[in-house]
Amino acid sequence: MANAKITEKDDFDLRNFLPFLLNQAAEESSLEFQQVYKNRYGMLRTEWRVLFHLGNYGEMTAKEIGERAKIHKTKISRAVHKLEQRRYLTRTRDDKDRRVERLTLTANGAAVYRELRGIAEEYDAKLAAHFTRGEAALLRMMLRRLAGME
Amino acid sequence: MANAKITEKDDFDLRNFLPFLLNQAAEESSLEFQQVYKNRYGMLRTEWRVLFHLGNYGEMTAKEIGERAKIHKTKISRAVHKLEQRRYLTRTRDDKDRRVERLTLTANGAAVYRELRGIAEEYDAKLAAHFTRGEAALLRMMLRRLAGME
DNA sequence: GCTTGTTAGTTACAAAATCAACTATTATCC
DNA sequence: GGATAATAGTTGATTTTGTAACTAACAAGC
Repeated sequence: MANAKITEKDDFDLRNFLPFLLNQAAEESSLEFQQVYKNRYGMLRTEWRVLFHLGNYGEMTAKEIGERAKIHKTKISRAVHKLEQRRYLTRTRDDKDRRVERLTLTANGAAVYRELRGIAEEYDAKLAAHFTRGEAALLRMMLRRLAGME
Repeated sequence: MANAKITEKDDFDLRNFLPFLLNQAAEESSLEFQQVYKNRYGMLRTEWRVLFHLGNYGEMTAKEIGERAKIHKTKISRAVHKLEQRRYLTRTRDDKDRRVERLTLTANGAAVYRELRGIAEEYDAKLAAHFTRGEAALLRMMLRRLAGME
């Protein structure tokens, strides 16, 4: 492996750079789960995220989901449209404020959510098994802090 | 905030799901740095990654970069093309195996690398400052393990 | 109450990522 | 040594994302 250093003192190591590490870990740890919602349900990442938000937190608006998960409103819009087509969710106009749409899972959508949630739980346990209980708890805490989810 | 639970026993919380947390943290912690290489140098994510690999590890082939950073070869190919156009790197055919191209940064590319590396170091320090030294070291270790970079 | 500004969500167009098929070169195996 | 398979990298077609402009509904100021 080539190893010519660009400058004399170069103690920087990409393999320690947090944004890079976080990306690699996120990528790697999403892959296996992605297979499931992609291959088994033909869903895109944003779609399962919307589904999980509705399943996990109950009725929400597109805007609320976007704020929590930091997803742009156009992505949400498209994901909601697709989930609606597949009869995973329904929209109802808010009568107080007719700009707003309240989103809720259908029985069908809720069933898919429950199935995926089960797989997610197993998968999360498998990832956490790389560490001690304490380490895993600390990891989650640190990630929440980095994500600004405190 | 709506909070109707879908099932009776629903102890799953999206905010603790590692793939989700990792993604959120990765996204959030890339944003600020992304502004720099994007706005100041007009580079895409894959482009700075290729640049950083060459700067950090010296001469490499497209394939090697792809393996290390888990980037698909078509993305690398296009990133290399663009970095070549901007005279940040040069390619030379390997005479032992004429399928292979050895990539190296130009003086110009190395200068840009050094500038970005400095910013990356500062930024990494800022992120790590959320934690104690020990915690930060543990975090990096855990991320490397999750990323399969052990 | 009417102009001006905001907000929720959609749509159109441009940019980028993905996937499959392709060229060129080297390795394998009979 | 010649057919077959594998590898490095590229290209084109399709899908997905990002950006900006848009509609529709509400809010505030006067």
